[in-house]
Amino acid sequence: MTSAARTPQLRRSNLALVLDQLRRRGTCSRSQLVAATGLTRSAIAGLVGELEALGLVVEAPSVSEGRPGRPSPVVRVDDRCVVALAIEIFVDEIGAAFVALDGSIVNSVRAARPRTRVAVAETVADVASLVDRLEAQIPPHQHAGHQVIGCGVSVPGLVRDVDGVVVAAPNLGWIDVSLAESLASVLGRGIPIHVGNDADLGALAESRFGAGVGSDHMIFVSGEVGVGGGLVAAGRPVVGHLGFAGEIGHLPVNPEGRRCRCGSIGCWETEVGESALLERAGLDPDGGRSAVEELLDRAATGDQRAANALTSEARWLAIGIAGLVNVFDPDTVVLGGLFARILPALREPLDAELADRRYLAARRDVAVVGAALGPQAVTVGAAELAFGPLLDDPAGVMSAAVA
Amino acid sequence: MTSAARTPQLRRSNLALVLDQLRRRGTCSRSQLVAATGLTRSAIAGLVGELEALGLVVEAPSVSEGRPGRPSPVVRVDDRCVVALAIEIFVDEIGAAFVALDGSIVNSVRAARPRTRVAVAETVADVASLVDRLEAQIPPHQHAGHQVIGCGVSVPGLVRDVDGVVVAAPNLGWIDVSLAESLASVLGRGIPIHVGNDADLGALAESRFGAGVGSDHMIFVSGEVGVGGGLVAAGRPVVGHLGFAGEIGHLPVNPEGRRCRCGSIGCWETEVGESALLERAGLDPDGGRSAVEELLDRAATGDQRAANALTSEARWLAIGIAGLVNVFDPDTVVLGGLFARILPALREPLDAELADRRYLAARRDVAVVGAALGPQAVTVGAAELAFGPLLDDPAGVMSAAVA
DNA sequence: GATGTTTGTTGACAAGTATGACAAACCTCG
DNA sequence: CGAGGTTTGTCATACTTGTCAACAAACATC
Repeated sequence: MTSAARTPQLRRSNLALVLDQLRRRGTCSRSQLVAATGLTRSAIAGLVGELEALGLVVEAPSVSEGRPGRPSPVVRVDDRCVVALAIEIFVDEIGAAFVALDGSIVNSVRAARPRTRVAVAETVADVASLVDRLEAQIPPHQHAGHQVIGCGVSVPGLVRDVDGVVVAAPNLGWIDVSLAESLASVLGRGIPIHVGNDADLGALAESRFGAGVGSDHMIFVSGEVGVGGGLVAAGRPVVGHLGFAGEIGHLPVNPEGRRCRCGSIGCWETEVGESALLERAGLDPDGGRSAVEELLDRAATGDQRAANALTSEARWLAIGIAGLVNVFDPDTVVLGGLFARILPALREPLDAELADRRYLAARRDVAVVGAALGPQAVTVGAAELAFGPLLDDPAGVMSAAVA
Repeated sequence: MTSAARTPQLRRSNLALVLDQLRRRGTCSRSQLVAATGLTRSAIAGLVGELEALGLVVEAPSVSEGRPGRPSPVVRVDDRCVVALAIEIFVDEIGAAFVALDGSIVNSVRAARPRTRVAVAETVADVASLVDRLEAQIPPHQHAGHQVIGCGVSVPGLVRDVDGVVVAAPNLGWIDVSLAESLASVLGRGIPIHVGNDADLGALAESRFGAGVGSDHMIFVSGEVGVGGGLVAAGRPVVGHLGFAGEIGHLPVNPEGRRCRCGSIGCWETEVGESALLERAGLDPDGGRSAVEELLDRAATGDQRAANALTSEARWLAIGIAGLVNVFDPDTVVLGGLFARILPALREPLDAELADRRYLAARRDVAVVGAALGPQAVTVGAAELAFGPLLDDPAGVMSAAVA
C-alpha cells in the first residue's frame, strides 16, 4: 500500500531529490538546483544547509564565471565523509572496497582464492580479514572523517529481497544462506548489510554511473560463466516479487538445445555463455578469460573456426536481446562482462542479426552498447545498494547512524 | 526527473490515496480509512469531504454494527456520477461502453463488422455511430448526472505512449495512425482520449479488478490470433520506453520454427497461437473460436490427435512462461483469451512442464491462473486508462473538467 | 564610481496535517 | 431506563514546510 503523505515526508522527499540531483550532475551551483528542482531559493538554501549539516555535501565559496550577477555557491557531494563498504564474492576471488557517495572508489583490495575455499564459513572468514586489510590502508587521521553508513554484498546467486538470504548460489554450492547475519557477527559493527545478485548490482551501477546514464528503460546483459542481467524500468530497478528478477540467462531459446545446469533445456546461457563460445571455437570450454583472449586473437588473424564461433555467438546473442527488447521496450541494452569484451569483434554480425530479428525493426532505435564501468560495476553497484536507504531518506538515516 | 514536492502535492497525493483505497476495498467506513492510511480523523474528514464535493464518492449515513462506539459513516465510490467512455477496436468487431469509477460497466454496445471495413476512416465513422447508440441507451434524466471524464481506446497493435499514435496494427493494416486526433474530431466533445494496446489494457484490468488483485508483480498472457501480454511490476504497469513493452508473443523460443508475421523466426506466438494449436489438431488454422471449441470437444471424447495438440500447446506455453518467470519473478501469471478458455484442458500437462522447466522450481511458488474478467477485461482496462489522470490527481482533473 | 543583474537572506504568509478537547452516537450493565 | 464506557466526528490551535516579496550582497559593464 502506498502510505499516506504527511508534512515531514515532504521534506524527506525534497532532501532526497536535491541529493539525487547533486549525484547526477556532479558539482553544481545552488541556483542551478533552483532551476532543476523548481523549488525557491529559500527552500534550496534550507535543504542544502541541512544536507551540509548531515555531512553529505560540501559547499564551496562562489566562483566568479564572468557573468553579471552575484555568483552562486558551488555544491557537490562529499566524496569522503560518508562511505559504503562494498564486498564482492566471486567463485575464485573476493574483494572489498570503500566507495564514496559520488560513486568514486576510495580504496579497494582483492584476493584470489582456491575453489576449495568457497564454503560459507571460509568465505565469511576470508572477507573479514580482507576488510581488515582494507581498513589498514586508510591513514588513521582520515579514519576519523570516514563514516561507514552501510555494507553492500555482491553474490553470484539468487538473493531473496525481503531478508537478504542467498537462496541459491550454484557456483558456490550455497543454499539458503543467511549471509547478512553471518557477516554482521564477523564485521562487528552495527552497520546494516544488504545482499544482492552480482548482475543486478552491475545493472544498478551501469544505470546510475555507466552506460545507462540518461536511460530510463535499460536492460543489462552480463556474460560471465553464466549469463545474468538486470532490468531498469522507469528509472527503477525491477526486482520482482522475491528479488529474483533478471535471470535472463534462463530464457528458453532453443528447445533442441543442451541441458542447462538449472535443469531446464536450451536456456540462453547454454548458447551464449562462455563455455558455449569456447567450445564452438574448438577451445577448452573451461578456459576462462585467457581462452577468450586466445579466441579473439585467432579470429583477428583469420582463423575461420574462431570467426564462425563469434558469428554464432552474435546470432544467439541477438535472438535473446530481440526477445528481451520485445518484452521490455528499453531504450538501451548494456552488454557487460564477457559480452563487453567481445562486443567489438561481433558488432557487425550482431547488428545485422538484430535488424533481422527485432520486432518491427524499423520502428525501434535501441542502443546496444558495451558496459562503461568494467569490473568496477559490481563494486559500485554493491555500494549503491548500501546507499539505497540513505538516498531515500538522507536525514533519517544519518541521524539514526549517529545515534 | 522526479519533480519537487510542494505542499499542495501532499493534498493531491492523499486525495489519490483515499480514492485508491476506496476503489480497492469497495465500500468502507471513514474509521477504516483512518486505519488504512494512517492519517488522522480530521484529515480523512477533509479528504472524504473534498472527494464528495467533487462527485467522486458518496457518503451514506452510519450503520450500526452492534459494536460499541459511535458508528462511522460509510463511504463508497460513486458508481454513476463520473464515467469513462471505453472504446474497443478489434479486427471483426468494435465495441463501446460507459464504465463507472468502480469498474462496473454502466452500459455497452457491440457491433460486428466485415473485414473489409477496417480502414481508419471507416473504423472511426463506425465507432462514432456506435457511441451515438451507446448514448441513446441512457435515459435523458440520467444523462444529466453522468459526466464523461475521459475516453480510453483499445487497439490490437503497437501504441506509442507519449502521443497515442498507433505505430502499427498488422491485423488492421494500420501504420502510424493518429487515432486519438481522428476520434476527437468525430466524437466532438473535449474529453481527453487515451489509446492503448489491447493486451496491456487487459493486463491493467486483471491487475486491478481481476485475477491479479493482490499481486504486485503480475504477468498477463493473452492468446488471441496472436499472443500479447502486459506486465505489472511493483503494482505499476510496465510500459517501456515508447510504450511497446509486453510484446511477449515475439519472444524467440524456437530458432528452427516457423517464420512469424513480424518477420522473425520461431516467435512464441508461432508455437502457441490459435492457428498453431488448430493446425496441430488437424483443424482449420483460421477456424477461430468455434474451431477451438471443436478441438476441446474432440479431446474430451478421446481424440488422440486433439489431445496431442493440447499437450504440445501446454509444452510451448510452459516454455514461454518459464522464461518470463525467470526474467520477471512475478507472483502471479494470468492467462487470458484463448489460454483462459483452454486452461482447464491443459492444466495437468502445463503444471508438469512448468515444474520441469522452472528455474530452481522448488524455490518458486508462482500462481498460474486463468483470467477472471473474460472479454470484459479490455473494456474495463480501456476505462482504467481513461481514469488514469483522475486517479492520479482527483481534484485537478475534476476542476479542469468542470471548467 | 554608478547602474544593472543575479543571487543569498530574512520575515510574513499559505497550505496541509497533527493534536487535543469536546460532543455525539453507539453498546453494555445494573 | 439511566449511568458509564467506547468509538468517532468536529473544531480550534499548533507545527511543519514551502512560497512570496523585500532587501542586501556580489558580480559585470559602462
